[in-house]
Amino acid sequence: MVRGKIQLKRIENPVHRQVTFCKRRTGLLKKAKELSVLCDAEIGVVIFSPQGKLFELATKGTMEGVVDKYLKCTGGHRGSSSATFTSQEQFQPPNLDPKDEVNVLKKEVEMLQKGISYMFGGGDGAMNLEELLLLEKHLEYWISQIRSAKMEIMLQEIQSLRNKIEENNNSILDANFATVETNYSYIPLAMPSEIFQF
Amino acid sequence: MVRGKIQLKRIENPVHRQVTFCKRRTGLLKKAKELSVLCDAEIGVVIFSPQGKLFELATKGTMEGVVDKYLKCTGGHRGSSSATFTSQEQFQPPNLDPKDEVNVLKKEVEMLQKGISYMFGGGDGAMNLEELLLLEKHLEYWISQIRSAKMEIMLQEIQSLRNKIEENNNSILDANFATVETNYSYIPLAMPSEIFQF
DNA sequence: AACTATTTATAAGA
DNA sequence: TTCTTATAAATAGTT
Repeated sequence: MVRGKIQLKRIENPVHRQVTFCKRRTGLLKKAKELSVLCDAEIGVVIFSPQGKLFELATKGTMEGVVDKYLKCTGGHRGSSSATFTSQEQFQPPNLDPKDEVNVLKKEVEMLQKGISYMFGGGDGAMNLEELLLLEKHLEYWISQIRSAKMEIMLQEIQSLRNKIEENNNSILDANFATVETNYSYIPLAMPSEIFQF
Repeated sequence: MVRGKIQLKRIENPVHRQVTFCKRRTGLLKKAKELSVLCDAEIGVVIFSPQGKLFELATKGTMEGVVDKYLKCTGGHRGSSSATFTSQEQFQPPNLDPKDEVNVLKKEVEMLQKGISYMFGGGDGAMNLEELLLLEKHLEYWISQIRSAKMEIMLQEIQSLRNKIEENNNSILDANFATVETNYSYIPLAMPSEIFQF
């Protein structure tokens, strides 16, 4: 249990420190991800353990993208981080002719697509049968992941709708509480879950 | 007060989103600072608001230092690419207003970036339903392209094998011309095209 | 921005 | 390591 407020200083006991590092690292990355999703922000987090082990999270695109964007934003030079996937809308010269912007973005899409094929399939130029099969396998796996994610989102949405209905029913109940003698909470609660059962 | 669990998805109300961004951003940076002090870790956090405004924290030294260390740790990497299967604008309605096209492409870029981090980062960059559907469509298109390419290669291979067999038969025929009465070339040639039909 | 009812994170113990 | 649980800390909705 949390016995007392934490002292904000280095934990001396190495075991405690390691355990805390693990727990809080998880917590931090979770918070970062939540912030990114809730508020549509792009976030990069880099954590080096005292032993120099790297933990990282980039909530949109890649860490290379975040680094590039950061350097551009702060005017840091020495060229880009030479990442494969760099993008960025916010830092293109403003007031670009839409026509040009379309071309820039098309290039960007093409680069991302090439990057994906390259990373999955490997080498340059035409792919052989073996590479194609591997790439196909990867993509099929990817699709399956996406379908799971879709399902997850839809289930969440359904759950949230269910909750809303439940709340509505409860507030109706509350409103009539004084005049009603029996506790009917079962009745409205049962309906939605049956309606949405599948 | 916190009335109900949060739904982990983009807050649609811009005012709520902005307020939450501010609160949680503060919270995230605080957590990062605490983790760094308690566990003696070096941490860099970079946050871009949806408007592209930068917020950052480097808990030891500078962000520059964190970036250098990060690049050293991951080793710069990934030369640029050129692969066979890069698709293109198959998913845009033709003759779109450039303005709209920009938006479509921006969505596409974001989708691909998220998709990549999703695939390689193990599902960290959360995607919304729309993005998932778009990515799924892309992947399905890519897979169909790959299957065409596979088919092409296999048909070529089959043709080349057929030719070889034919040559063999011809040479056998030549060699035995005097002693053989029937020509069997049909039998071996017929089978593969049936087996590989699909 | 301040207030709180709740949820969420987590320190210590098992 | 993982689970449990008491408590601290964060924060969503309200004012």
